[in-house]
Amino acid sequence: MSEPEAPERLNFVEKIVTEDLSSGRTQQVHTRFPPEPNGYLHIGHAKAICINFGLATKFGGVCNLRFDDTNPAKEDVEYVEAIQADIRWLGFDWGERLYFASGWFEELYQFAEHLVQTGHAYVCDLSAEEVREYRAFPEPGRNSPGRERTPEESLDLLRRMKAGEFPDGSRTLRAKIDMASPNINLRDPVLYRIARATHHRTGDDWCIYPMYDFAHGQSDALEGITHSLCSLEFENHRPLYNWFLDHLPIEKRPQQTEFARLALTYTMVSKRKLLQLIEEKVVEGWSDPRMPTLRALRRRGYTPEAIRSFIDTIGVAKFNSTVDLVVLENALRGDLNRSAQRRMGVLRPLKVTITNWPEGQTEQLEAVNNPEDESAGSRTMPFGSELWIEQDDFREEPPPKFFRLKPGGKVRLRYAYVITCDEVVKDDAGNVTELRCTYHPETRGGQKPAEGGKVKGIVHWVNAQHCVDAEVRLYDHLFSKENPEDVEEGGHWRDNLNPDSLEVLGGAKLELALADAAPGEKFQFERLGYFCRDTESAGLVFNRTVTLRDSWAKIEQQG
RNA sequence: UACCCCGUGGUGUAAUUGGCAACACAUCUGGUUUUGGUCCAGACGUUUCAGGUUCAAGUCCUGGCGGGGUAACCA
Repeated sequence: MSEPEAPERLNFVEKIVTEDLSSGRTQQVHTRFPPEPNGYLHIGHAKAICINFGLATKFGGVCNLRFDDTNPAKEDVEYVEAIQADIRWLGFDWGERLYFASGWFEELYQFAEHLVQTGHAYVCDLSAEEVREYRAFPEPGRNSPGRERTPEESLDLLRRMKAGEFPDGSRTLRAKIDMASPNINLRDPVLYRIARATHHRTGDDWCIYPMYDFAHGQSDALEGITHSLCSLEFENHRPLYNWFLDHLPIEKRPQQTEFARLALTYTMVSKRKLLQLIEEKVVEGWSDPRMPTLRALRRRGYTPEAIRSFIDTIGVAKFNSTVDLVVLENALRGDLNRSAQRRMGVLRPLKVTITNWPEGQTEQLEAVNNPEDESAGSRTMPFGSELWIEQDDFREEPPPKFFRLKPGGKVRLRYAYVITCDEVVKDDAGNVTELRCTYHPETRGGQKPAEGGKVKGIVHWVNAQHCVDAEVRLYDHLFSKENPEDVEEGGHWRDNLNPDSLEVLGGAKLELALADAAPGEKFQFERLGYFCRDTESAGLVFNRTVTLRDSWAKIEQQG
């Protein structure tokens, strides 16, 4: 009776979870998204967010938001706030489960004492450089003199470190593991360093701070995380992650699994480099619509739905792949096509005069708001004798297959009449300044012209007497190379910047309905693309989110 | 250099765990259409290499080649 259902295609993380659930190893899935509050979230983080929250949802579990704030020198509350706003915008909710690694500082410190007391950690007096030398990688390393200290001596020193008796950088607490391990993370890793920095949450309560490795797995354990997902570069940390779990009195044992982070063509997410772009005024700031940050994508007009469906499409694996940016754009078009109302806007206006239109008359013509959504209804557009059409929609010398307007030719004005171009008016420089046309009254409502012949071209327009001026910002890739980091010898990634990533059009003519668009409101400008009203500008400014697919551009390019 | 991870169409992921290599995007062709949009139909094309085990290998074994990660008192 019912169709056999296609087997669900699980990614490798989902398979692990499925197994853990069916074996009883896991009762309820519990994940976490663990950003360091030292910058804004970008599209790469969106993958981690969707995977962690999505996995929990899919298997009936929960997901924590945990700030990995163990390095106060780099962190700030500003990012704590911004990150939460971005995650909410993406559509995820951590409920009451907001955590901070700094919230576990006391527990972590007790873990440290435990390690010292059980002979698994010691206070080391070596400088940072000396630690590196003693590790002697890849040769077997040498033991630090501190390694020989008794637990009592190390404990005393640790407590005095905590009490602030020693200067910054003078001592560290290290795990006693194996200085000859082929995995450098196991060569007596540093657990605590002395650093007098004011923490954005704990203030000056602490002058010693735990390292990532000593904080992360234990925070996972304390929060009851079952599946700790992170990116590939932490693979080598997993043995250490597990070593701590083995040597500490923890009840629930989390499991670390690594997956490949997202890489996108034409996109660079390096914080340091993006900051350079801002400082050099290549872009406006972290929310410049060309940036890969979530706030920039939001301002650009991206929807959370599109980003989520994109992440869903690209899958999860351990292979370091690069996803084509068009996949993201396509997800966006798919969402916006369903949800965005249609409007007409002329970006580069060319005047059209309808010479046989009754003087001073205006006619209201019905235009559908969204052909994909009947409930969106319709609106009317005023037609008259003075119109604007797109400069691109007229060619004095049309290339092959061009079926828009040409001298003596016909074109349909969308939702209005077919017109014939009778006369081309030019200025002294030879630029086309106006087209004088006649309209065909019988073609209203999609009828063919009385004189026969099919009119293939349809162009958008606005009434010059009833329109509003606006600024429209056309965005393109920030970089012209698929891989922005791909530079010739002696070159710089800056050379890969796309000089045309932003084009500002000051004199766009938009239909009146667009005059009171809300900031952030999204529309499809028919035949052009998706646009949204800018949220950070005073006047009437629209950002182009993404173009429509343009098969004509391809035809024309191929000549 | 040492250790770890990974190689499936142009791109990204699948393959009931050893049994006809599939899905999406891209590309090309055609159809529908008052958006050169959407939608629909079709075409294209693949297991990194060499051995081995097996009736049967993308899947298991050995070796090569290629790519990535790590080598912080950052995360």
